[in-house]
Amino acid sequence: MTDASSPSATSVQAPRSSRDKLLDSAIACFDEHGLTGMTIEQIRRHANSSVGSMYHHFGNREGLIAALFLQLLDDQIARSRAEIDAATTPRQTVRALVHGYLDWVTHHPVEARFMYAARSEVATSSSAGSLKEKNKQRFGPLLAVLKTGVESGDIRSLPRETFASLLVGPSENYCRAWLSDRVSGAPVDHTDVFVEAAWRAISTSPID
Amino acid sequence: MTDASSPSATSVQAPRSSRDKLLDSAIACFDEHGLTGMTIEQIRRHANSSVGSMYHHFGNREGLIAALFLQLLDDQIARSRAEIDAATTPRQTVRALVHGYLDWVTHHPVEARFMYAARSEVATSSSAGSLKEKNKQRFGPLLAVLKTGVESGDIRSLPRETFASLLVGPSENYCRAWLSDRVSGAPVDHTDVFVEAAWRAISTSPID
DNA sequence: GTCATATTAGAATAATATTCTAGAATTGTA
DNA sequence: TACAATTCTAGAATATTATTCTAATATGAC
Repeated sequence: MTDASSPSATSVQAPRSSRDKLLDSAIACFDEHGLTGMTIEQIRRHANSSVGSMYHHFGNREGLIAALFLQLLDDQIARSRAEIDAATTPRQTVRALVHGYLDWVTHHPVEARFMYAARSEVATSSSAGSLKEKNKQRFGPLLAVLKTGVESGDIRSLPRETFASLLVGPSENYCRAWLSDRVSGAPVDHTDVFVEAAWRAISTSPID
Repeated sequence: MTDASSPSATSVQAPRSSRDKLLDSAIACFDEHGLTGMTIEQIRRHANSSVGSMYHHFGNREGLIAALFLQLLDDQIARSRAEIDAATTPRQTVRALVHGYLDWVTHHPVEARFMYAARSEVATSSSAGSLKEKNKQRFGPLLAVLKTGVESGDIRSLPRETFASLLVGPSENYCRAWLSDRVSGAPVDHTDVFVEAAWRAISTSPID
């Protein structure tokens, strides 16, 4: 497991908080039993904690799942941020976005599986607002870059609300398939294919 | 509600079986309470049935969810089949596939939301095999058409396992966003955008 | 009609989530 | 340091929900 499986980036020696131990345990129990199969009791025992502590930190089961989901989403965004910020051209930005996504899922398969399984639940929970915010945070700067591209004639003028789907849709679909064993090649190994597809979808001159 | 929300295509007057009433009730309860929130007791009451009947037909909660999922998947496949079979060129086939998907989700939003919510659970259940089979059934003929396209030079030679993602990934991503109220335009209204993107992704001459 | 099988019913049980009260640890403040 | 306020932990008690079980009822084959 990479270090990203510990929810918060603590130093090597720092004892993780009880809250973080519970989140770590939730991922472990999810991996073993699935989202529906994992129980409060399993998580509590794995973390050497108590149900009281659990409910103190997260309110209820849904709150635990939402907290874990949002923390992983933060990690996912943070890890591709440097790459995206370093990009100067629209094409580089697209590559950074797609590669960042494929790379994160490839190296955090359990976390990614959890996120796909929990997303629709989080989207209808009381944390739905935070989710929307983070999505804006993720795609906001990108949409700005694309807007200038549209003005300069490099990027096609398309319905704004379809851009994100055109860019990451194929990657997301492939990652889900990979995590369900429907395909075997690691997502990141198809970076060129998915970057090219994203570029073709939005570029005015798809074959440079 | 369209007629497709009744799981089996019975005639107008035919009294639905107890099994079908339970499946209908499950969709209704899902719509009201979400996948995690819907309970056996709610479904049973809505269907005027009993828990015994429930467990007789489906074994357990997971079995009910899987049965409903697979039945909806059948409906989804069946409804785009005519359009796909009628297509003669690769481009027409791609359009039929993408349009069929967008159209079904647009007109069966509750069913589609259920499928997205339940998919990862079904994929790890004992019905995972049936799911894989139906997916092959769906994309098998299509991959054959594409193969001839590759041989004739019209379709790019790409890793086989990425084709499905390139074709339906953006559509699926957009449909999820629509069902979560992150975008407002009905999926089917963006048919041209997503067909064009799919074609650009796989065609050797994307701008005809 | 009668047997075998499929289906339904609902009470009883088991598994699980959640609440609640008390106590321990921690933090802020004088 | 002392002390109060607050946060955190513990785990028994409770509530909710899924599942099992036994018996009764319908359905279909012969």
